[in-house]
Amino acid sequence: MSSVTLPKVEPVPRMRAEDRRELVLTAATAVFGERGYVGATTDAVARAAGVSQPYVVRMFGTKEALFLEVLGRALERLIDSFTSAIDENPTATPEDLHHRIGAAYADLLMDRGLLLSLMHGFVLGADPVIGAAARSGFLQVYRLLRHRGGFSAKEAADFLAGGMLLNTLVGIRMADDIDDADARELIESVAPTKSELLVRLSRTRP
Amino acid sequence: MSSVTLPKVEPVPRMRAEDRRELVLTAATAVFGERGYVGATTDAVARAAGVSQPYVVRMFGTKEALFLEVLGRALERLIDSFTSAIDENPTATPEDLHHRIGAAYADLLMDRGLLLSLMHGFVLGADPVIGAAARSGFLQVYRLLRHRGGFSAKEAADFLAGGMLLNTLVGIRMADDIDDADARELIESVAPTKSELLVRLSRTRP
DNA sequence: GTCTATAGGGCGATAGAC
DNA sequence: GTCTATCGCCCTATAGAC
Repeated sequence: MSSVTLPKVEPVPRMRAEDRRELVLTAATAVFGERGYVGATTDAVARAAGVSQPYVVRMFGTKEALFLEVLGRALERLIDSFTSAIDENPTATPEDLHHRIGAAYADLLMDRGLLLSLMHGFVLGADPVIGAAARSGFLQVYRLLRHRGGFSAKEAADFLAGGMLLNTLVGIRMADDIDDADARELIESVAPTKSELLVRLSRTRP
Repeated sequence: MSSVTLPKVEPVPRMRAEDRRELVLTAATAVFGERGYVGATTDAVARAAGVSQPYVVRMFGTKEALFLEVLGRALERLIDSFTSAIDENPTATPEDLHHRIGAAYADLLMDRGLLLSLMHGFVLGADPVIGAAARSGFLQVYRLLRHRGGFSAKEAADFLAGGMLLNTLVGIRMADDIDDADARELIESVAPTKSELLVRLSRTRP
C-alpha cells in the first residue's frame, strides 16, 4: 500500500533554469539597490523572487557572487545604452551627445535598483573583490564616453558628475521632501525634462 | 587579611567621558566610511578606539544612534567649513566662491571617513530614520549654497554634482588604478589642484 | 568609567529529500 | 529544479562586576 506511486502535483511551478535565473537577478537588483550589499539578505531576494532562500544561494554559490552578477548586468545595460546613443548619432556634436546620453541615462533610472546597486558598489571600494569590480566598471564607462563618444576629459567628468548627483538624489529619496521648495527646485534643476520621472522614482513608496 | 584594601592600578587609562566620546566618534567615522552603516560592526569601532564593544553601545545606546551622531558631526563640519568660506569672502563673485568652497571641500577630504560616511547615508534613503537624516542634511547644504552663498540653482547643482563625483572617486578607491592612464586622467581632471591629495586619499592602503 | 560574560536573534551556507 | 531543515557564525545588546 505504501509502495503505491501516487501522481503528484508540483506545488511550485518549475521553470527553465535560465528563466528563473533572470527572475532572481531582477529581484536581487531591486533588493541590493534598496538595502546595499551588506544590508540585503539572500532571504529578501528569495522572497522578492518567490523562491526559497537556499535556492538563491544554490544558484549563485555565494551572496557575493550574486552581487557581482547584478553589478555586471547593470553595467552591461548602461554600456549598451550609451553605446547605442553614440552610434545612432554619428554626426552629433559633443553637447548634443551629452543630451542624448543623458536621456539614455534617465531611461535607465526607470529601473531604480540598477543605478542604485551600482552606487552601493561604488562606495565599497575598500572591499578587495567588489571594489575591484566597481572600479573596473566605472572606468569602462569613462573610456566609452572619452574614446567612443569623443568627449573631452572635462566633458566626460562633467557628465559623470551629473550622473552621480542624479543617483544620489534617487538614493537619498529626495522626492520624499518634494513639498519643500528647495528640494523641489534642486530636483527640477538637475532633471528639468525628467523631473516627473525623478520624483516618482526617488520616492520611498513609489 | 582579605579585608586589606590593596592599591590597584587601572589597567585601562580612564578618561573624561567627553574625551572618550570624541575618540570613539572619530574611530566610528573612519569605520563607517570604510564599510558603511550595515557593514561596520560596533566591535570594529571599539577596536579602532581601543575600548570594549559593549562600552561603545553603552555610550550611544544603539549602533543606529552612533551612526546618526557621526552623520550629524560630519554635516556640522561641512556646514561650518562652507559657512567660513562664504563669510570670509563677502565680496567674492559666484565663480570665486565656487573655487573657495571647492577648496574647503577638498580640505574636508583629508578625513576620508567624513565624506564617505555621508555618502553611505545618502544611499540609504529607504531607511526611515537614516534616510530622513540624510535628506535633511543634504538639503541644509543646498540651502547654504543657495541662500547664504548666493549660488543660482544651476550653480548649486553643479557644485554638488562635482562633490558627488569627488566622493565617488574616493569611495571607489579610483587611485588604486592610478597606473591606468584613463584613471589618472579622470582623477586629475576632477581635482586638478588637489590630485595628489585625492590620490593619497582614494587609495585602499593610504 | 570601563570591562567580561553571555544572551538572543539573524543570516549565509550546507545536507539531503523529492 | 526546488524545497525543508538545520548548523554555526557573527553581531547587537544586556547584565553585572570592579
